[in-house]
Amino acid sequence: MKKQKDPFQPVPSSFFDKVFEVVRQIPKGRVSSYGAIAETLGSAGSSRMVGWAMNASHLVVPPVPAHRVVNRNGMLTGKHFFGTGKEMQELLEQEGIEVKDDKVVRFKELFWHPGV
DNA sequence: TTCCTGACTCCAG
DNA sequence: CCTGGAGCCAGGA
Repeated sequence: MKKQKDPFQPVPSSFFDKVFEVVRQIPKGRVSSYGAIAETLGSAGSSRMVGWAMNASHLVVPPVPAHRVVNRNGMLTGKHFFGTGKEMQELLEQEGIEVKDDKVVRFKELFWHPGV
């Protein structure tokens, strides 16, 4: 018997859904880091998986605010994946987040820890 | 099944 | 100061 996905089973499709769920909880005007998210998911150290999940974030609904996710330095490592490359920065600035040199200003203050 | 890749992070030089 | 290598886990070919 091959394993079959039951449409009635609300089981999380994959690791990705968990990531999306956490990222969507990031309040507007705040940012988070891949490592913090990975840690919240219980897979601390798999920060790469978080970023990888973000690569597919634009394919899921509701849309995931991936622009609020940066690396532990507050650097916009994934900005290149936002179309032209400065869309991510503009999105952050629209939320009142100041970005300079591809880094979030006052990242430490704007940092939002998942799970709170 | 195996092999490769990746929007990260840490440690060493 | 900056650069390189290793570890990490999940998914696609």
